[in-house]
Amino acid sequence: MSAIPPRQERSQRTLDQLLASAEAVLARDGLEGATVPAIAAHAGLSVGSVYRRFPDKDALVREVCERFFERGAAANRASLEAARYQGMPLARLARLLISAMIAGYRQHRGLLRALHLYIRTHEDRAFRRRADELSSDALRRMGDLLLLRKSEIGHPRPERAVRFGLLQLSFALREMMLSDPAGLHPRVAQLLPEEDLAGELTRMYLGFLSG
Amino acid sequence: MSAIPPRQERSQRTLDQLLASAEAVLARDGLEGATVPAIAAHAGLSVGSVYRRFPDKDALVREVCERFFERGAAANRASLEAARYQGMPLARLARLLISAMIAGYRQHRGLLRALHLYIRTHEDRAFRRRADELSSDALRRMGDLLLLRKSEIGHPRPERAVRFGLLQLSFALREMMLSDPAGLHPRVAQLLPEEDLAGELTRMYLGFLSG
DNA sequence: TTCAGATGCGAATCATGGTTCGCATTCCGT
DNA sequence: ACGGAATGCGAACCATGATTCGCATCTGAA
Repeated sequence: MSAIPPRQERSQRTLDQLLASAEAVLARDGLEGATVPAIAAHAGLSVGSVYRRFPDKDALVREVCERFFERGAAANRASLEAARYQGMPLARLARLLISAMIAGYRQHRGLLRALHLYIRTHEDRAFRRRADELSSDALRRMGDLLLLRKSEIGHPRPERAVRFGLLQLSFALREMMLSDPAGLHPRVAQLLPEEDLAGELTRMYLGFLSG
Repeated sequence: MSAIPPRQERSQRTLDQLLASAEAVLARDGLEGATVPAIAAHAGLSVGSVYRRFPDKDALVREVCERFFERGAAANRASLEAARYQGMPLARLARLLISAMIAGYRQHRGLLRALHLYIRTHEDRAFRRRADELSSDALRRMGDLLLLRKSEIGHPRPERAVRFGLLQLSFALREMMLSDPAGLHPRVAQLLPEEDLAGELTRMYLGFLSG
């Protein structure tokens, strides 16, 4: 928590509003549109008030990252513990997980796009590392789940295959879903309809796992 | 060609020097390090001389893109026409092409990183489209080559599989090779040694093609 | 050789957006 | 209801980096 802790109740509201606005503006206008005045205005505040709470803009955006990925990780944890995933065959499980990944990207396109760009171009190595850590928690859990079906995996190195496959899948998906500000990358769109995406990616992933 | 055409011979040299320096500085210091003064200094020129040749910085960087991708496309064309690719079985061909892709990324890491960032964050849609066009020429040719072995492809829609597979491969590779300023993405590096990369990706691609 | 146009120079200017700071207002314990 | 701390305000300030422009020098055709 890099924000200066509020002492009065009203300022807690201010803080929440600020973070919510930062998120909203980042999602709506992208990284370059999210200036401090824009965020302050969206929150109904003045620039000065932003700096009353945060030492600088970087601290604010970091906090947005932190919260966003924390929320995502929590949602992911909760979802993966749902009973429906237990005892499901590998193929069905993989399909579900991949669909969920796509749905997540679609749901948070704007913000993900802005934050990924922010992280990637941030000069502080430690921050980049940490952000990567946070966002990869979900992949780790998915991998754990898939590895419970190790017997169905033909690849000579099942653990490596499961994790590397998920990683490369998520990388490709990131480019497909986030690189174009308008939506699905046009070159993907012209190759297949968006609803076929999960199917093809699952096919690829399973093909890889089966050896 | 967006540069103001030179009338005297010496200024052709200046132009070449400028483009070479822009490329060098972009590759060495990244997009944010490639300021106009930095580029001018590297070329042994003053800022004013840059603006004598280019209306603005954007025109200069676009020209660098144009040349770089044109060069890449030419190299790719030449390489794919080499006799060694003719009549090779699908698996071997795929492996060679993927290794070549990786080699290309490795060889031009710095510049590719800077240019991709520039393109992705450029507000001009048409320019993004064009850059994508240029850089995808190589993939199209690889796809054509692979499709000569259509009989070896089990996937129910061979053409779609070949092209979509290459596309998603190149997207993933872009993230793996370019997202970290230091080198191979750390999460990939901790999963497998770099020399195994081509093998695993080939395995995945072939698994996908075979259905 | 001459000179008009081309080239090169770099200090000054401009634009953008982050950050500061003195003042006004609000809160809350006494 | 008082008074000091906390909060909020926003015009002014500052840093960065792109761009301009008047001047000096060079080139090459006549």
